[in-house]
Amino acid sequence: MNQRELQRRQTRRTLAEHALRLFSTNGFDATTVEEIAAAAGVSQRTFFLHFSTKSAAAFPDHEERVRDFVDRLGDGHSVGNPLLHLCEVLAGGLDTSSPTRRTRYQLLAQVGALRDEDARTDRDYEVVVAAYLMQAWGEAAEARVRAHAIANAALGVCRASLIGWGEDGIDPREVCFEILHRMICSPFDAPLHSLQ
Amino acid sequence: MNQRELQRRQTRRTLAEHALRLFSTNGFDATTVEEIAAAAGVSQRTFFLHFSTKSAAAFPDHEERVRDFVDRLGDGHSVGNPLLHLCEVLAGGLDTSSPTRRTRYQLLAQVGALRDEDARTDRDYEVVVAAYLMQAWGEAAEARVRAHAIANAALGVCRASLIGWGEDGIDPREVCFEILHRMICSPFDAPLHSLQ
DNA sequence: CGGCTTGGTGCACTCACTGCAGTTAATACG
DNA sequence: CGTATTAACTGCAGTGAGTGCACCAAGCCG
Repeated sequence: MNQRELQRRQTRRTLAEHALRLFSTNGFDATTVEEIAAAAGVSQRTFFLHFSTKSAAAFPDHEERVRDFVDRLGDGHSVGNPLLHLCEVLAGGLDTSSPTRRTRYQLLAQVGALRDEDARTDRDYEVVVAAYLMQAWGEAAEARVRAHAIANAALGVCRASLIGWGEDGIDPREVCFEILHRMICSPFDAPLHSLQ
Repeated sequence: MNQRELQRRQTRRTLAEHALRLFSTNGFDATTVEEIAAAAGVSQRTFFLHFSTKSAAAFPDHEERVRDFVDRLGDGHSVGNPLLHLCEVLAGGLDTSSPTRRTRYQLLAQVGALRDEDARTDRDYEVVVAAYLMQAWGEAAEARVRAHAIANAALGVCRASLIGWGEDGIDPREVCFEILHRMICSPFDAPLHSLQ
């Protein structure tokens, strides 16, 4: 691990921490990027070197999580069904005892701009899941629509469960797994399991 | 109908028309609000009197559509199942031969900011549908999460179908109805039909 | 006609975000 | 070891979305 790389990650982490803190104490709208940067001891320009938008600083490990998701999609450990795997990673893999995570999802439940950001990042998962489904269903336009529809539905369930966690502290795992199973895995069982 | 009200609607319609035209000919990012306003013969400030964001001008009849949706939810004509009703209104009620609509959804499929806007507007439907489901399931936190999860899933299917229409011209109605039925109506049939 | 309402205007402002031309320090290389 | 290169960070000037406010002018209503 480089010293440069180390410094870079440190800066990014510090920015994300101060962003989350300021968002939750002063409110998202009342917090300026300038303030976050100042709190982290860097310039405002540097903030945008690490995060493309103000909202993105609330989800600092998104790219990493998507990468993990993709990596584990193919290996022997994960369930063949990518939708349950999605749920496992998004809701199940969540450390529900982490205060930072909790703060993040409480904010998500309250702030519109962060919901937008969340929906935006979900599209990365959508693309991956849809591509996975299309391995079985083919590349035809109609298959693509169906794959995206299913992926979108699954993400909708996960998203709602996570927001429910932020709002009321409902454990996202149970409800998410149960609904996904009833809604997607059972009705679409055969075509999905035939992928393995 | 007032003359004032008439003038107001006319201005709004003109703004929306020029917005859509400029977005699709010059690109969304390359179009400024200033340009749209100038093309419509009003000031930039007036644009924001009619639309809260630049993206919102691409979906000028959103509020009206949601109002229609809510109005029809309770009456005797609509199916008891609000999710199929959702699909009916969003995808089925779509005039697939209207060039303006087509342009709108082609743009939607291409421009990230418009997808964001679409996801944002979908939240209005989510709230209504979830509230409807909660009439049967109760107000408890867990019921709320389940209701929002189901509503979100249905919206995900509709959204993907509509984007598929924009991208490839696939008729959104068939795929949307079929998936929704298989995914939600059948597995959740009993609790939903007991509402009627 | 005279007061009130309301759609539209002009202006100044904030703030997110970008492009560019640096500086400094870590690193790679001869 | 000294030098060239790379890359994190900075400062600055700019664009453009969106807002608050005071204001006009034209429709509405008694």
